[in-house]
Amino acid sequence: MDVKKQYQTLLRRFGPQGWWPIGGVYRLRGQKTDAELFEIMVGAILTQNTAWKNVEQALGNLRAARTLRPERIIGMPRARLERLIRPAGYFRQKSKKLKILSRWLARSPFVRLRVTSTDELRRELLALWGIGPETADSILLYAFDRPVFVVDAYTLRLCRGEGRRFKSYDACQRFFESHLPGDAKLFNEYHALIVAWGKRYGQKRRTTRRPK
DNA sequence: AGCCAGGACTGAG
DNA sequence: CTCAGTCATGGC
Repeated sequence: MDVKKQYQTLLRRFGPQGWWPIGGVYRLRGQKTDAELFEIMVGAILTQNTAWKNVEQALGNLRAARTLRPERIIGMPRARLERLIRPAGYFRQKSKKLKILSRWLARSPFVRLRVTSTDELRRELLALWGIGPETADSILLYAFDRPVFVVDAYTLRLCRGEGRRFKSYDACQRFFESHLPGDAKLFNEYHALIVAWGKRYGQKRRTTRRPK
């Protein structure tokens, strides 16, 4: 398939998707502040297998409590953190993940992360408990504006449709990255468009539902 | 009234 | 390495 043409087709069909909103507002260009970077990372974790609508509520709670900062997350009792992020589901796992992320950031200042190579940054993110390939790549792309193609279940489904050559995350990612210019803005919109497409037509789950 | 969402981890085969 | 089970709330 011609991924460039597919992108244009998706863009015509669904229009710009407006990922990733910061404070409820989509900000595509402009230098991101430390606070904005952190909000995107927190959102990336909270949205794991969770509708963005629910994540907005959790982020709103954290923001209202003025606790959307690594130091505050670290110093907060687990019960309180869990209560704030409850709308996003999986609150026990995610509270643990947020604390681990925050501790890592506390000893890795943003000024260092901004100039760390993409490969090294990806390794460090993946080393954290609770951050897998998709979350790591989402952070690299949507927070740090690195040209990394984010693969999700819908993307894998697209890849499998192509002669089942790309069954793994990495293979699927390499396919897209090798057929597109390394443009973070392009990857940003492309991934969001694939999700939009998947919601409409893609069965994410194989739903091997058998009639009883 | 069920499904399932902008996944990752664990344990078993 | 593949695969099922687990985690949890809220929208449609």
